[in-house]
Amino acid sequence: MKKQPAKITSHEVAAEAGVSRSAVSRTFTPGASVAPRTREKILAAANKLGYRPNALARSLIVRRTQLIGLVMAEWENPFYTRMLRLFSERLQDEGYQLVLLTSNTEADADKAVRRLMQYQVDGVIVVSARPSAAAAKECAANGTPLVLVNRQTAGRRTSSVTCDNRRIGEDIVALLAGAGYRRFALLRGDPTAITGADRTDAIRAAVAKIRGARIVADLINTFGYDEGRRAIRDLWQQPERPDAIICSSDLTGLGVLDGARTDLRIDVPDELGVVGLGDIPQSGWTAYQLTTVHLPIDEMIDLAVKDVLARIADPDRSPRPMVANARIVGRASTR
Amino acid sequence: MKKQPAKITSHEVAAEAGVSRSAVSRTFTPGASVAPRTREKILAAANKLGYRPNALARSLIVRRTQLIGLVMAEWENPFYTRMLRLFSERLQDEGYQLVLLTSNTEADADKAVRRLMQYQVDGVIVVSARPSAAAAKECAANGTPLVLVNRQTAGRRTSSVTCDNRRIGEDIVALLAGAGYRRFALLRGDPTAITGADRTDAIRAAVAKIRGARIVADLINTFGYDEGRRAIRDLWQQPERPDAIICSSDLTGLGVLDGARTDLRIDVPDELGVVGLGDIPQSGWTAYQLTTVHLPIDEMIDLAVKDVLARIADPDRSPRPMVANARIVGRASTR
DNA sequence: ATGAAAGCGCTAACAA
DNA sequence: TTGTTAGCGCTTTCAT
Repeated sequence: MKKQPAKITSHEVAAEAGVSRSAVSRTFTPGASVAPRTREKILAAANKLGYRPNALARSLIVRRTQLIGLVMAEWENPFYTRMLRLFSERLQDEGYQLVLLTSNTEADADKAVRRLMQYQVDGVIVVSARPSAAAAKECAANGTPLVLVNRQTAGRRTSSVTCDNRRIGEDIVALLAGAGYRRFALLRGDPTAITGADRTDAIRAAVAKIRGARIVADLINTFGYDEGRRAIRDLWQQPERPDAIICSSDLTGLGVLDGARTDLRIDVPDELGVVGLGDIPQSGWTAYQLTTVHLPIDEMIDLAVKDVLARIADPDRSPRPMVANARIVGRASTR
Repeated sequence: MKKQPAKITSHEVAAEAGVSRSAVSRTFTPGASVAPRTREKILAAANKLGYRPNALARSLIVRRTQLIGLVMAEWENPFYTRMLRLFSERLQDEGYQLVLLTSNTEADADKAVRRLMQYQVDGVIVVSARPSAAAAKECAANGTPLVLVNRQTAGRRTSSVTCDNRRIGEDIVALLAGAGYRRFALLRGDPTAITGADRTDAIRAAVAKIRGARIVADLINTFGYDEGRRAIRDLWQQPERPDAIICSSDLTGLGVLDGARTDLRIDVPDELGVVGLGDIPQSGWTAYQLTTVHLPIDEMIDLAVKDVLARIADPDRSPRPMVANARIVGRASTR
C-alpha cells in the first residue's frame, strides 16, 4: 500500500504508451497534430494511469492561467452575492475559474489585488470595492486587465461598470413627486462612493426644481436591514417628518418598511412612501412589496465579462468606463 | 512606450542587486538564511522593479499551491452563500485562496472536482452537492483531501460535515406536538439527499409515536420561496388540511407564510404552524418571525476547515464524518 | 552566506 | 507526424 501516491505526469504516460512527452502534450492540446493511432494509444495509457495534465505547469509556458480573480465586498447585500453567482457561472462557461478573495475593508482591496497578481490571474474583477490607484497601476504594469463593478477610480487605466446613477436619481424623484410626496429623507450608505454621490447629487438637483419639495433628512452610513429599521424610528422623532424615504439599498428599505408598518404603525404608502435600490427578490415578496430600482445586473455582468475577456485577448485594447441602464419598479410601498 | 511590459522575474532582480537568483529566492522565503546586507540590497532592487514572486512557478517546486477548491451549489439559499462567505474569510486568514466553481446539476460536481484537481488545489470543499464515488476516489489517489458539507457519500475516503439530522427531526416534532399540532405536512427538497432523508425518517418515527398525530402530506422537490407559496395553496385544497408545516428550508417557510397569511388569510400560528430550516436572517424579520432550526454554521465551517487543513498537513490522517449540533429557535409562526 | 546546477511538469521551436 | 532540445520562474541540494 503506497503512502504517497506518485502523481502521474506526462512522462509516465509517454513511457506507458511508448511515445515522447511531446506527443502526450499534443494529445491534450486541442488542434495539435497527432496521428489517430498514436492519439488513441496515448489516451488509453492516460486513462489507465489516471493522468490529468497539470494546469499550473502548463500556464507557466502558455502564459495564461484561465484564472480570473474576483474581489468581493458587501456580502450582506444579496444583490452582490447574486452578482458573484452570475460571474462564476458565466466565466465558468467561458472556460475560466474564479479565484475568490474577500475584502471587508477598503484597504484590503489592494492586498487582494496584489495576491491575485501573484497567482498570475488573467484578469481581475472587483465588485463594489475600490482598490488604490497604485494597485490599479500595478495591474496595468503586469498587463492584467482590471474592471471595477459599481465603483470607479480617478485613474484611467481601469475599466468600470456602473449604472446611470444620475438618471436613477432623477427618475426616483419624478416618481415620488408625481405621487404627491414632498418631504424627502435620504438614507445613504458609503458617502465616498462615487456611484452613490452621483445619485444623491441628481436627487438634490431634482428636488430643488419642485415647488414645495425639500430634503428633510440625509443620513449616511446607513447600510443594512437593522440600520434602516432604526433610522425610521429616529426620523419619526424629528420635528419635520418625511413623507418619502429614498434608500440606497433594498435591504435598508425593507428595514424601513418593517420599522414603519410594524413598530410605528405608519400607513404605507399613504402616510409614507419608501423606495429602495437593487430589486432583490425579497423586495417583491408579498410581505414587503417595496418600490425599487431594478439594477440591470445581467447587463452589468455582460459588460464586465466582455471587457475583461476582450482585454485578455487584445492587451492593447484600452480600458473604459461603461454604464448600464436601470429602471424603476413601482410596487405597493409608494402611491 | 512599451507595448508588452516585460514581467519582472527573480532573474531581473538578481541582476539589479548583483546577486544570484537563489539569493533572491531566499529573501522571499521566510526563515531562509540571507545576510542582512544582501537581503536589503535585494529588497531595494525588488521594490524598484516592482517584483512579485510567481506563486504558480513556486508551487511547482514546493508542491503546495495555497489554493483550496470550493464547489458551490444552491446559490438561491442564503444559508449557503453565507457559508461561502465564511469559508472565504476563514481560509483567507489561514493563508489560502479559494478557487470557486459552481455546480448546478449534480453531475457537474464531478467535472468541477476534476477541474480543481488540474489546478493542483491543496484541498477541496464541496458544499451541498455530492460528487460521485469515482471523483472522490480520484481525489484520494492524488492525495487531495475532500470534505463534503451537508452531504454524505457511501465511500469512506471522504470527510463530511453534517448536522445531527435525526435529532433535528425529533426536536421539531416534539415542539409542534407539544403545542398541540397534529396534522403534519412535510415540504422537502431533494429526496435523495441523505441529510434530508435522515431528518424525514426521524420525523416520521416521532409522529408515529404520538396518538392522534399523522402526516397528511409529503411533498418533495419543494425548494424555494415560490414553491413554498404554491405548496400551501395546494395543501389548502386537500380534503384533510394540515395544521403544521415542516419545511426543509427557511426560504420555503417564508413562501408558505406569505401564501398562508396573505393569499389565504390563514391564522398563523393558531390555525397553522410553520417551521423552517436554517435560520437565515430574513426569518427573524418582523414581517415573518418564522420558527426555525438554527444550523450551527460557524461550527460547521470550523470542522470543515480544520479537517482539510489537518489533512493537508498530514496526508496520512484519515477522512471522517463529523456532525455539528443544531438548535430550534421558537418564533411567532408556531404556538 | 552564497552561487552553480538540477529539475518541478509542461509546451514550443526545430529537425528529422 | 514525431522526437529532441530548450526553457517558463521558481526552489533546493550541494559545494564553496
